[in-house]
Amino acid sequence: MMPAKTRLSTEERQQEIVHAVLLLATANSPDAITTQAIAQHIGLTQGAVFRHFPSREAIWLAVIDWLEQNLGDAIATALDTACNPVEGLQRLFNAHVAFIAAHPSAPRLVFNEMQKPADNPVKQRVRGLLDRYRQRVTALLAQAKTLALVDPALDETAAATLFIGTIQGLVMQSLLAGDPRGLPAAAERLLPLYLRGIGARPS
Amino acid sequence: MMPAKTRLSTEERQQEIVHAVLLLATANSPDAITTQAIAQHIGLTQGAVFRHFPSREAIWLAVIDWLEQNLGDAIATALDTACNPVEGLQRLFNAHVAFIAAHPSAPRLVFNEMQKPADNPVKQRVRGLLDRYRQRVTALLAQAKTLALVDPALDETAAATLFIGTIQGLVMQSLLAGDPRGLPAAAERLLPLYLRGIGARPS
DNA sequence: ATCATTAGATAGTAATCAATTACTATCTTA
DNA sequence: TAAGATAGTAATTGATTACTATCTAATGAT
Repeated sequence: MMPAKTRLSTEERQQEIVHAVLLLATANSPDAITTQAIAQHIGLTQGAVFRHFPSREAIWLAVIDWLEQNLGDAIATALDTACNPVEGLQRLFNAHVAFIAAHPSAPRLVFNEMQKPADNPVKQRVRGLLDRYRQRVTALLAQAKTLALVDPALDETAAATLFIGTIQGLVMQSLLAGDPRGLPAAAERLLPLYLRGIGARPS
Repeated sequence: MMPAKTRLSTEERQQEIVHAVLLLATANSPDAITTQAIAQHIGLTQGAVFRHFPSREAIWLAVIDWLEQNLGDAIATALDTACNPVEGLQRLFNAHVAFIAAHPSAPRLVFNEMQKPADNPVKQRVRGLLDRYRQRVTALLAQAKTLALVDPALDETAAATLFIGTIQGLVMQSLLAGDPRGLPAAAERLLPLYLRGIGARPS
């Protein structure tokens, strides 16, 4: 797994550092992840980390970038294969849950940044990510409404909040269980409840 | 507000400390709340805090105790006035949201503790709190099912998860807005979606 | 009034953190 | 092959953390 003892380029080390954070965040609170722990995990000295990132904060911005990129990709491919908005919502839901199951630290990193004083650059980035996500869901719901696939009187803003909350409820349950492996199974049981909640026509 | 420069009893100082944590947690990540900040907030020196609590962890256990006590009271009075399980769920929902609006740091403290290595005593306490809450909701849903007030084929475990997730979605929205004041209004829009999701008979 | 109790102040400790320094080893390329 | 660029080390910095030892003085019971 870790044969490389040679010098690596800054780009490669940056990747390693980001992945180390994602991994370490599965066992530690994000704020408790030290540059020392990161360095140790990839086999460097603590000071060497700062050869590749100017500050600890820059590392976290890179981690959020990674999240936005990879979750965004997963979402995009999920939506591409859908032939109607409601099916898109279902695929989005499953893609999101699968992403969290594959990267359990992702929601932890997001939520952890959300509950901080406003002028944090990392938090601003996370807020933007969530905002775009919510708008995407809201747009899907609006489309579904115009196509009469859901309750014509649907409050799509509230429905988007519920969509995110449904996923968060799943995350909380996996935190309670201390194990994210049951997540996809639990998701299958939650989705029909959500769909009925928005008045989706049973297919 | 409190010009008292006199000495206070340990019991009073413990109360002050717990309330200081609850207040400070509205602006800071819980782990970032130092004993120095607590002391400063109640007008003591940092060392004096340890006259009233043996350790920082003991402070947090006291905070969780406060949460369990006060949220439990709010829940109990909400359920007492309900005349059927579904109405109980609605009152529970509103009581919970009102509690969070009044104490915005509460969900933050809970969620923050949930994402830590397992052998943390504070986390164990929080886990117990959430477990009892979930069971309470599940029991309400089961009652509603036997009374035919909801979908007779309802998956009440999943419905309990969705119940918690719905509230969490609201919390997340208030974090996005950076302001918990819109919470009760948003809650009113979410509850009907949830009730339809569990197949509650419209009253 | 007296005096034991104890809340609080003062002034520390050791540990840990992100970040920086001076320097070395390795790679690239002209 | 020499020279510049860059990845890495070792050691250290100053700030901050939870926690503690020692002293002072307010409180309350007698």
